[in-house]
Amino acid sequence: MIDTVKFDIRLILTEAQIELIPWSEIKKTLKKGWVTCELFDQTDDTQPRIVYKYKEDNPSKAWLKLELSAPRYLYGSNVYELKQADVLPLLKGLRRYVATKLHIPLSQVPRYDAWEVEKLHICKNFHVGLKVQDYLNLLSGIQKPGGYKTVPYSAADGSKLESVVFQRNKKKNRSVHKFYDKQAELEQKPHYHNQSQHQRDADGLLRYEVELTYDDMRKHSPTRRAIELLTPQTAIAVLQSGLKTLGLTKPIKQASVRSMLEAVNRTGLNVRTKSMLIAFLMELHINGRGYCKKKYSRTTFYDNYNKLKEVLDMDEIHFSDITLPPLKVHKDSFKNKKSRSIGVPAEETTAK
DNA sequence: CACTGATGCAATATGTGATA
DNA sequence: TATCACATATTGCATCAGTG
Repeated sequence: MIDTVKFDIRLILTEAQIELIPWSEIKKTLKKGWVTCELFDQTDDTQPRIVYKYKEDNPSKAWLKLELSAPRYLYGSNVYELKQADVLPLLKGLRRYVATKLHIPLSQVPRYDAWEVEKLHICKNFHVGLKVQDYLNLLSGIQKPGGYKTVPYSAADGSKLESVVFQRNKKKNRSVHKFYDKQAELEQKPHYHNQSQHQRDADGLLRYEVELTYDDMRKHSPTRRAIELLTPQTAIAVLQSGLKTLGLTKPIKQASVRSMLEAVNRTGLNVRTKSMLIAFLMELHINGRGYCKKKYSRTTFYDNYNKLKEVLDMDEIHFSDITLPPLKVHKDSFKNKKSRSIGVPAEETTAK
């Protein structure tokens, strides 16, 4: 559900308190007189990182940031997904964590209802078994609408795809949707405590991760409250709409050209219409979407494209040699306390 | 008759630049 | 940093004239 999260906490320390805290690192910006104090554990990146920033000549101008990977902190690895039932205890625990680490009374730390969220990564693990590569292959050929670039990353030896990233990197409006082979990612990080256990649990996991923009967050909570954003509702809405724009929520059942062709011919449309759709389908397959948009008039393109979507029952038209189940987020995901990580694909849940 | 292509309208998302 | 106004792009929908 949630991986990385960064909280903005309105906490002001006295100068005496600042003195007493064993900061890991203190940096000063010479120009404007800002002091940045950081507190983290270099040997253990499952621990949250605290950053306190204040103005040197006016220590009441200050803010505190708390950043962590929730599942790594709670479960030791983000192979496992944060569950709804763990959210409030986590927030309470973090409040105590801050008080303890900073050696201040708990009452001085604002309650978590007042915390704002500055950074939020929502994620979902799909258990797709041996088909991780097939999904990544399919994804690497998809264009996400809205000015996203598709960037595939291959393993060092060049053999297999490890991740596909859809990113929009314009100024303030940075937005990233990332898919990757969870197991391959873990292999690159050698120093985990329970490395082999996590590795086994990551087998066959396709991970989907969305980095929210400020605007995304504000859509779900105008003031970016932690308690409103760290919920399954928000997570599921974000994941579903992301998957939908990529066209992955419907079964990718007839993605092969042959089966698409058969599907068109099975319809009750007249021969001429079928021929038209098939011609369009072939050009889409061979020359791509951009080519078709240019070749046909605006109206004709969308008429044909939408007709095909309807006939094939797909969100977007994708081509793949093998049959892939849809990626869907069940509305009860993240609820169950016990089962840890794995979402079940291939089943219709919220259509209608 | 079935389709193409041109046009206009509207809703939506995104990009930009100025501003407090 | 956040916000507002304004421009621009995308998409869907309706209409209409033309074509083989």
